[in-house]
Amino acid sequence: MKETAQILREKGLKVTPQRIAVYTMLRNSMEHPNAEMIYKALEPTNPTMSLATVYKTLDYFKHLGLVQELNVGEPSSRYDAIVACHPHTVCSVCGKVQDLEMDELTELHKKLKQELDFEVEQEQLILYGTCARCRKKA
Amino acid sequence: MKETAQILREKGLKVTPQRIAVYTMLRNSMEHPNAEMIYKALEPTNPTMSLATVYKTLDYFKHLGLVQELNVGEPSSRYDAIVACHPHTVCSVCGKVQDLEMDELTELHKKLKQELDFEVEQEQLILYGTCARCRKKA
DNA sequence: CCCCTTTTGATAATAACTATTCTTACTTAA
DNA sequence: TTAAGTAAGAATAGTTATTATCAAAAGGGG
Repeated sequence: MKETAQILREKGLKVTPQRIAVYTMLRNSMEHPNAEMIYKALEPTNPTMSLATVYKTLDYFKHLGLVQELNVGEPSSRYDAIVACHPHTVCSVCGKVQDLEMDELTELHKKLKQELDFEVEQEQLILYGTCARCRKKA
Repeated sequence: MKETAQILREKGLKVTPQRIAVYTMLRNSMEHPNAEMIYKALEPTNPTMSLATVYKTLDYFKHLGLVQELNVGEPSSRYDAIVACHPHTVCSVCGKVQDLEMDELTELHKKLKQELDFEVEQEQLILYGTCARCRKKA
């Protein structure tokens, strides 16, 4: 995996320990954390970092296309370091947000973009339901 | 169109002027309003209605499947009286939220649901971009 | 038409995020 | 190498959307 500092530099961002910490954490995480979760996760290693910095950092990253923001119906936004368009599932039992591989869908979307009188820049497909694990438990 | 009061009764809700007002407004609106917009729209005809009532009413409606809540990346939720699953477009210039007719997509989704190890209850597809009107202006 | 339960309106409280302000840290230029 | 200027961070105050609380009013079955 490409070095985090290198990526930040290429985006024209000043490289700071806080930014490295947030971006590295997001790249290594599968849980699509929100700002609070990122803050808590980094607290042990970066005890002086402020929650406001997490918010500002995520906002920079979002505008530079380093992360995407997800609205999954919770009060707080979640973040994903995989910026390519891909669908997500949200389990209404355990709350887990997961990535979904779905090339078919991506292909269809591309075709539809051309047919629509609407120029698509970004899209979000979210499936709400019950994940395999929670279904087995029930 | 079926009478609003009748629909509320069938859902087991007490029929109140406030609920009739909110649901009728939503059924006649194409703009996918948020709570504040509904409140403002109803102010002239229902001057004593409280914003809290709008929020509570929308919450009831949502749980009973009378409306669906949309998260389009704005701080406040929007609401749609068309509860059947359908995609939405969000124009990043004028902010307009519109319904999208897209049977192809709905069909594909049905097929995909069966292949997934995830039981889909609800889904949201949101396309962000620039609408036809705003594109012409530019 | 009355009583019981729900709903409403007013407003306080909360949660998530944003703005502000002061301090610290790079970075360039003499 | 250092002084100056700009950018970033920490702490915290402020804002906004939403939820909770509670007394008063209103629906609706009997």
